[in-house]
Amino acid sequence: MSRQKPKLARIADSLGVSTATVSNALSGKGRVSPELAERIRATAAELGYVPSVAGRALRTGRSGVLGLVLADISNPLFPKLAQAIENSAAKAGYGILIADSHGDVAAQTQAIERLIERGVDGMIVVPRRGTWVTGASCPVAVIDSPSTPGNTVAADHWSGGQGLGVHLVSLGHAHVLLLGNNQSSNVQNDRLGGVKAGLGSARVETVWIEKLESTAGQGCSLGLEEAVARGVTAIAAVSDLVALRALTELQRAGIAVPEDVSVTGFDDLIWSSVVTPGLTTMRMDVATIADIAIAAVLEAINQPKSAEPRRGDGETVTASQPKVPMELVLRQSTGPARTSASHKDNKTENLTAGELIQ
Amino acid sequence: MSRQKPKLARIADSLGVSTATVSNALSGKGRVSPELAERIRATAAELGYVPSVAGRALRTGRSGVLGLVLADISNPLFPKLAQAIENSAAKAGYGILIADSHGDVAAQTQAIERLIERGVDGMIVVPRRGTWVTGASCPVAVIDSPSTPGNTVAADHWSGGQGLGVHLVSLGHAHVLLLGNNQSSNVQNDRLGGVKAGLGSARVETVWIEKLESTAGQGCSLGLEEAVARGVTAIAAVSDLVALRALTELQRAGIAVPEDVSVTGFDDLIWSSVVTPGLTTMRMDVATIADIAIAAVLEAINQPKSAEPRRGDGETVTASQPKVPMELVLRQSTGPARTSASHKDNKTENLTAGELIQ
DNA sequence: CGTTACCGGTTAAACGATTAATCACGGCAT
DNA sequence: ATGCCGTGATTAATCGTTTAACCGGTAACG
Repeated sequence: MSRQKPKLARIADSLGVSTATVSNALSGKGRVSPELAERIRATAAELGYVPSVAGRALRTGRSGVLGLVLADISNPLFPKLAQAIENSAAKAGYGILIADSHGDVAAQTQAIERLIERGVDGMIVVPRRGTWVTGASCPVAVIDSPSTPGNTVAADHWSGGQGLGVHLVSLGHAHVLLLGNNQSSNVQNDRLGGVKAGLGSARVETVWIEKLESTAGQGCSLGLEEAVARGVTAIAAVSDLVALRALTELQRAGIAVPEDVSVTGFDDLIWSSVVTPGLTTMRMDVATIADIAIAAVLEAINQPKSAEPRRGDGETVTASQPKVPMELVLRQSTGPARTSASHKDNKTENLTAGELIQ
Repeated sequence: MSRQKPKLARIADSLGVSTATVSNALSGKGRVSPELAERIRATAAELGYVPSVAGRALRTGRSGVLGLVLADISNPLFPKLAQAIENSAAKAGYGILIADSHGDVAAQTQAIERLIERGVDGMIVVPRRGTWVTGASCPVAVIDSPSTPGNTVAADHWSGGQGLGVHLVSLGHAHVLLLGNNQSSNVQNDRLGGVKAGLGSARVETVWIEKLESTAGQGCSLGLEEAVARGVTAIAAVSDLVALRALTELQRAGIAVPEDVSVTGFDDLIWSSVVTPGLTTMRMDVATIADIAIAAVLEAINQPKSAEPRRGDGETVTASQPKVPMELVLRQSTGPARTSASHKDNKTENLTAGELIQ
């Protein structure tokens, strides 16, 4: 409880040395005798010295802050992601400034603009499908999907999907309905493509919800009851939100999950574990993804200016490990494929003997 | 695409004036002749001048950044809230630095500490139940519940609950089950208290999930089937997440919503509109809440230092309008109370005539 | 006519940290 | 004895903006 905020000068003349020496001692950069350095550190701690970010930023040109740009901050995956990123950044001594582009490109550009004006040293961008990152004047890491050009790091959505596919096959499912939202999303294509690959020779149908809703209206039925009647025994959704929609639509129609039909999702969102039945899903390792993204940006920031003539910042950085494996979370929404007889209303009784056995 | 980042000096001697004049012209503070001011603004815009936050921060002691502290960033309400706060802040020219205390008090204190070190001008805190804000050295706005001491602004949870209560009564419900998570949460108590008040003379039972789970185990059944058998015709959950859990548990048990039992939630979270049936819920006006919170903090920041001897910062600020009304969102999960006869498995047939009529 | 007030600016001093350049000085080789 | 070098510390410039103080000149005012 000394006077005021102690600055570098106070601790300096408290020891009778110059501010430069104090600065050097605390940052460990210049040449300071070990014992003096120790004394300086001690009194700094004692006085409760806290360096002024503003002063440092002004001199060094680094703010110690990274921007996090979310295409859609209301995406339910955002909490986990933001938490992970904030965590990784904090470990590296960086702060996270958030910016929301409400899913639209102009707003995203504006948001990036604001971040730049705020002097961020780098950015993490989670773009919306199609959206692209206009040249910012600082290193940018992009988290989208490995198949997106310019992507820095992301979950291995394709392999994750494949994992779900083989899981369903191992349960005997041979006729699966894939539920996607938007066909132009790289992530969604990767996920469903992976599922399809994992399913091997199983029969597959795909429904794109946005396309369906554009004709049948927002919040329309997904026609799952009819699909089940057609013989579908499993539904693989592109996200837990879609899976939840499917689950409730099925239950409302009196179709039992997983006895009549299995349901899988993606992301292990917060509700996946509390619904009945619990949702089998494919979780992404956000912590690792965040670590890699942050590391990549920081590396670019600390690059010795690249010695090039062009002020070649603004490039999207690359990471050593661009794809991070996903993890299968088994819950109760998946089970053995029903044989036709076990479907309570026997709409599927006219199957062949072979199909019955399978 | 001039040379480099234009600073004040460049535009100053580009016009043959002093930097002070430029500064005054751009900020509109000092005395500058209108036409010169206009010329200055013009060339500033032309050169693409962007003020250096670092320089300004160093000089003024203001960073132009607010901290947002979430008790639990993985709370599904967070996206909406963060979006609203970021929006309000951006409108006022402020940035939002996020900090996550993983629900635990020590981490929250640490997070606040980090924000202070980063030089935030103020903070918005959404505390977890019980958690309290240790004296930070800047204005703090708290968003929790009107009944929490020190609260700045929040949704009127009690009145919201009351609204749900009267809604249920108007549908003829006379026996309602209340679902809460944790009895020590102000918000949850307010919500359920309001519901109870709105229900008037109806019969009410309350289940606190965390207490139940502490004995029956994580993810246990909530005993809703039995409750319905006992004559419960409506379930009011303290949040949409709980409502979702209830909805799926009911559907899984073959109980139809809303024919057999109505379900209500709180918050209008993202999934409330996509599940079947859509969830009737009570939405909080996060945009208004964010606006008020930000305004309150900014007012405190721009206070003329209060002229007091003590450096009396660190106080939680107060707002002119501490409670913001909530809005009822009607969907399909609520309907007229069933008469006993309409419950498909007639477990309730041994009721009195009077109860049957009601 | 002397004093004051205003007007449209300029000067220069901060803000707090970093860092290149410099300096004092004892040891060492030439 | 002279020149050189390494060590440990200091000096002073610098980052870009804000703002209190100042200034010459003119108009208003008593």
